[in-house]
Amino acid sequence: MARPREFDEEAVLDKAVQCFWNHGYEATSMRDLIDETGLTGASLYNAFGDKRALYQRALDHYVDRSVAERIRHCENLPPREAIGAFFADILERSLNDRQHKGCMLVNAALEVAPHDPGFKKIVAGVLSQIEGFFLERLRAGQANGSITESAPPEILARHLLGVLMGVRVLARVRPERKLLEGAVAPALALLDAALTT
Amino acid sequence: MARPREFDEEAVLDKAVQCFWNHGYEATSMRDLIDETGLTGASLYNAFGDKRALYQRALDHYVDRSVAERIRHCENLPPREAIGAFFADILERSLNDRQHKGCMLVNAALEVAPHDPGFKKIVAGVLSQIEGFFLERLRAGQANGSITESAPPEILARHLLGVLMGVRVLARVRPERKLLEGAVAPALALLDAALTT
DNA sequence: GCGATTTTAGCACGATCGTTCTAGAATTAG
DNA sequence: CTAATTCTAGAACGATCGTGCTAAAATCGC
Repeated sequence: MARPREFDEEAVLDKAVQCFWNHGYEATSMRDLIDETGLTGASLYNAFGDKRALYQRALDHYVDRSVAERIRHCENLPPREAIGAFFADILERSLNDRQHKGCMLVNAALEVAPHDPGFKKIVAGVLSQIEGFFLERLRAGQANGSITESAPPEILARHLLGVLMGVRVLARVRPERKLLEGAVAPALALLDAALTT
Repeated sequence: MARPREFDEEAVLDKAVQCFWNHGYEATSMRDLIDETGLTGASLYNAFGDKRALYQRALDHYVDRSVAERIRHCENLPPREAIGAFFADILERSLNDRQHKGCMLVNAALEVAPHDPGFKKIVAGVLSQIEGFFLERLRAGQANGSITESAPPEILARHLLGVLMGVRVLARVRPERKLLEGAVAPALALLDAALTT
């Protein structure tokens, strides 16, 4: 056998996420990644392959740490609260994001997905996952009467996904609480509408 | 005096828009622009300055041709129809966008605006313009009874802006009619809600 | 015609890109 | 011990980047 790895793969991925999240894919150079992670180019290439492969690992890492984690946290809440908490978390994170990095997944959706079928599939899959979370909670909420049945859950789920993407874009250019809350509020109010019918 | 320009500035900007819109700012090289526009590097630099300045001119050109033009077309329609037509146009364009280029303004919002205060100001300004269009038509619609007064027009305008951004993101990754229509429909339905009160 | 300026085509600069390689030191299993 | 593998630091590859330059041909007002 041989000398074992001296670095922590998770820690390296954290650093890589930081780079790619901050500056995007194209604007992050391998030298940036080498400097930030602290290990050498040879080690990076040996452990992760080329830049594209490293980005993919970093994106996976981010999705698992941020998106999937948020879903895991919210999907055990009561239906209406789950959706409310989801957006409340997004809003607070967006407003506390001093560098306005936004969401790495949304950034990937616009920078790398359009020109790379592989990434497009990955991003589309995660979006479907989020849509699936909304759909499941909406159905449960309509079943127990906490969410309006004035619209099919499939439509509402698509709407919520759209609003979510919109907030992520607005937050990067005009990170104003009024604007983001205003964008979300009608979507949430809609869930409570006409519950008396 | 001297020899006059042989190229049409508008036509060159059209080509530049095409390049930047297709591949983004970073991934478009000056050589791409030289090949696409057909004129030489010296002429390009002489007429437009450096790459960043050319991108700014191209973005201005795009906004005037696409965003502002759509607003000009819709702001003379009756309030409710104006907003409906605005989103109908966005939807059709997004679904007919075979290369999934999306909206150059939204692309700029995520690629160049975050790292360039100048561009951030420009993009934020255009977003405010769109928000202003929504707001004006919403107020007119609430005044003549064609749009619900169940929510303040400022909130509804922010919501519509958010949904618009969301559709533009979704369209680049999952350009499915059902998804985009589902994202928009509840927002439009909300405008007609509770008109009987 | 003269002088000014823009045109053309393309070479060349220095910098940076992603990637590979060299060469030796370090650490492990057998 | 030996053999195998990964580590380190950094040089070096060819390609491409944005930008500036040269030098000649073209077109205008005077």
